[in-house]
Amino acid sequence: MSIRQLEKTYDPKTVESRWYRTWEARGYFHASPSNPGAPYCIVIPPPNVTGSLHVGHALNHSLQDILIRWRRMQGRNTLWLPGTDHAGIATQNVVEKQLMAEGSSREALGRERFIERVWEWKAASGNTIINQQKELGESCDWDRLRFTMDEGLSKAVVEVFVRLHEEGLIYRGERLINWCPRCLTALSDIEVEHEDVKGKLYSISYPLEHDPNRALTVATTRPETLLGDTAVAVHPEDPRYNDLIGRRVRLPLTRRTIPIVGDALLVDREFGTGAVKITPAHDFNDFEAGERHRLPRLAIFDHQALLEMSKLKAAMVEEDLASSLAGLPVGKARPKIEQALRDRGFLVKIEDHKMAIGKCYRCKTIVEPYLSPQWFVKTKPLAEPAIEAVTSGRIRIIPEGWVNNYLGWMRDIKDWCISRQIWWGHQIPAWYCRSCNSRFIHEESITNASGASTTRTTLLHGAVPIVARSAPTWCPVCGGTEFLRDPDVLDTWFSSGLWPFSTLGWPEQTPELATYYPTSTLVTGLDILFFWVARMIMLSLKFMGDVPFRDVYIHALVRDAEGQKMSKSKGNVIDPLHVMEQYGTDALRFTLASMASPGRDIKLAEERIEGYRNFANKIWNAARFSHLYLDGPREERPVAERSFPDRWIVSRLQETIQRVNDELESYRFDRAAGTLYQFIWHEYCDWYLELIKPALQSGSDATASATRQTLAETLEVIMRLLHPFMPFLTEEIWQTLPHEGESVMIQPYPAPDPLRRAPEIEQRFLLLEQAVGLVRTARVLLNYPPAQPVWFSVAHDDAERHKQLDDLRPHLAHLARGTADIDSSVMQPDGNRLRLVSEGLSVAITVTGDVDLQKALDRIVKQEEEQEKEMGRLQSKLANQEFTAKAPAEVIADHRQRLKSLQADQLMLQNSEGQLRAMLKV
RNA sequence: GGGCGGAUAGCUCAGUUGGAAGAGCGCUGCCCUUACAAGGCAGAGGUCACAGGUUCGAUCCCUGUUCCGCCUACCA
Repeated sequence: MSIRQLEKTYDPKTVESRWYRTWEARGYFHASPSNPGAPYCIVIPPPNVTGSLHVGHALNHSLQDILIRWRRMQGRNTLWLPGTDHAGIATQNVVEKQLMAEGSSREALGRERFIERVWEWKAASGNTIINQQKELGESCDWDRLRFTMDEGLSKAVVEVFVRLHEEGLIYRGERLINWCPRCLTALSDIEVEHEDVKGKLYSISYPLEHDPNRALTVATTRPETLLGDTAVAVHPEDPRYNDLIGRRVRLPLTRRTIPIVGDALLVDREFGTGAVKITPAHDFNDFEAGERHRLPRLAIFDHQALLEMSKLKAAMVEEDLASSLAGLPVGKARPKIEQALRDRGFLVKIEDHKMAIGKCYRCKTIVEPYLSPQWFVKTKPLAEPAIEAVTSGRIRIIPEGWVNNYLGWMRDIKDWCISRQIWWGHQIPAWYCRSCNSRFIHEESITNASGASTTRTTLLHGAVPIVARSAPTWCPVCGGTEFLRDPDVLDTWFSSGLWPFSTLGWPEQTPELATYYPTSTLVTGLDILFFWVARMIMLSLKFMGDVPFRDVYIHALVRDAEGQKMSKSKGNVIDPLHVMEQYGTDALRFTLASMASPGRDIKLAEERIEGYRNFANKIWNAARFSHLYLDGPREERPVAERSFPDRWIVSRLQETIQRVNDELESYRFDRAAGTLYQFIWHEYCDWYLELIKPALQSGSDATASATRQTLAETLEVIMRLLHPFMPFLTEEIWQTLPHEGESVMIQPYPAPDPLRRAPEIEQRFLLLEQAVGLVRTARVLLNYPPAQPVWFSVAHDDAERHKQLDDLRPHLAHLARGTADIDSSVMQPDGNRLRLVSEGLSVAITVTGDVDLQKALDRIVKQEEEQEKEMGRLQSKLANQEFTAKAPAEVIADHRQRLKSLQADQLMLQNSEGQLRAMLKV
């Protein structure tokens, strides 16, 4: 097929699916430990299995594919390992919503049936994102696709859990944890998003017991929790109150009295009144203070954040108040409490107060500190090696700016709550002997609205688990044979924390593990640095004894054109699939790569993508152009014997090869893409292809055949160089060019060859570019249409340059469209020629016909003014004695040279001005 | 509250040892010149946020201020 017959515009659609299928069918993506080359491995950050590709994935995956294709072409044994994450809460929420729409619920279905239902949903929708990844061109080894709940990965999860438990690094305990009252599960600290809100600060008076005339005033943002207060704290060294420590206050709205304790950690004497209420069951600080003073923990609301009658009774809340509060959600109870306090005269004042509230990162419901038994990972011992791995440089974080972020979090790490009270996920491998733990196992039958009844099992604090790789058959304590498995599942990030080694076969010692671990690079967004990256580092060091990856490249977040976070509710989401459909996949990939500057978020606007769509089209047409001439004979010559344009483009291509490789080496995708864009469009297309047209059109002489060879050769190299960024376009074009091998994606990546650089040729090109530019400017000044030939002469102050101009004359004439003389007489005044001068180079263009001389004059006068300003600046600088005394000699020389050149230009411009004025009078 | 990043052309952003301010898009003018009008050529447009300091010289280094953004946090 000849490209010549193809459309004038590049049509990505017909090209993309065809090549992807071919690559995949030929097994190019498949990696094997026995393949030659040094291993290069990336594990993909597993997207949610039921998700679909959003623009954040598109960025993340494009960058990885660029690295992978680049390294593969470099001859590395390259593995890009794909997979998906079961995404516990997120997926469960999706399926629950579906059930709700059907009028059902997970409780109605029961646990087993519900989990089956999620697997069905996974089977139905799990391939969506995989197929979308293929549309993006991702060269993953799909034979090694993993899922966090695969058999192998589940085995790894159990193994890690059991071993950590054996070492005492996993424990079960009753703690105050973050609880989502909608998802009905515990969350880890980092699963809580903080949001600043305008709240109120309530000052409430607590009267002293036996002393109605004195009272302690406490301040709180959550007056409803006062019902669960079990003490009031003051600073032990606060002279206002320390005599009261040990006495008691009456707790408003209840029939209880509570002690006054001294606590220097909890109380800031400067804040509020200096007295703090303590509610150990509903506040993290208070919980710890409660531990210090051995205070009882009185919860007043339940797992749905509803006030509960039995609890209110236990807290000895006034009966009538209790009955009006029971069943209310926390938010609704607050105004009632406020009113009750006001009625009884306890409310001192209410002030505005800005505060942060925590929300569930999955459903945005306000989370509550909630007291319950949970499983935790003791993280301090795991964090120490994880800190060392980064400070020692065994793991590089790029850009470096995030290192402190990472270290700060690691050094201040809290224990990790890993149990979740949901059903979808890895169920915790812990069992409870029913006879030993009968006191701690609560089972109640629940009949829901639809009449179905299920059993709700609650494991109370104090139950003793048996942690094992599989269900125990008898109890070592009492010999019992009936067990209850812990109903909780693990935090979804627990399994993804094992990703770099579990996907390679661990705990088996596989060849894959031996070859590809540690992996090479992790490409990820900042948003999961703590969720995922930190945990992988800790767990990998623990279980593999080595880092999980050498480099962590952290890229930016993609925002919309206004810099807003993209979200479905805002309606500002850019759908990558839509963009790919409209502009082509390569255009999207190239856009994302160009915008991936470190340390800055990406504001993605569609116009940018359109610009790179045009770039793809430009390349397409460069290829079409080449094919107009490639059929003729081609003659390979040593570079040194080729024509000036050929030697120039070969040299420029070398520089480009060098720079693209260097930039990729340092993860500067933006600069690598920019280099390619600049070279291909503005050097290869704008100059080289224009320069060689006369030679190509001259037919079949030796110069023409040599030029054809260079044309084919450079285009072929460019396709290889560009392939990681624009895989589809480059493959399509490469296949039409003279080449060896069956696909560009498995060809060697261009490597720099210093011998092909030609600095003196590049220098000469700059002279040509300058001369052509001057003629074109003059042409515009005189309003000559581009097609109209012009007569002009050029000269240079410098004898050597002047001689070079002579060699460049044919190119100059061609590019400037006209007849060129290289003529020193240009320096002399002449009645009908307009002279322009720039840095020693003079151009005189013959004025014929009707031209707007006034316009030309205006422009020249303006240019003169600008030059004058600059000369003034330079002169005063050089006159500055301190400058000339202290500045480096070469800087001074530079400035002198520049000034001299400007002065010469100025003279010539004045000359031109004079000529123009003279012509105008005629 | 603490930490980090940003502020450069109308817009989005480069600018890495301090020494003549750059790109893309947009805009203006002229061109359908047989690869490409999704194009070509030539242009306009900037006190490099503000105020100090170091220096012969600062977009770049230091200090402070203002405005954005992010991360983090138990100040009730």
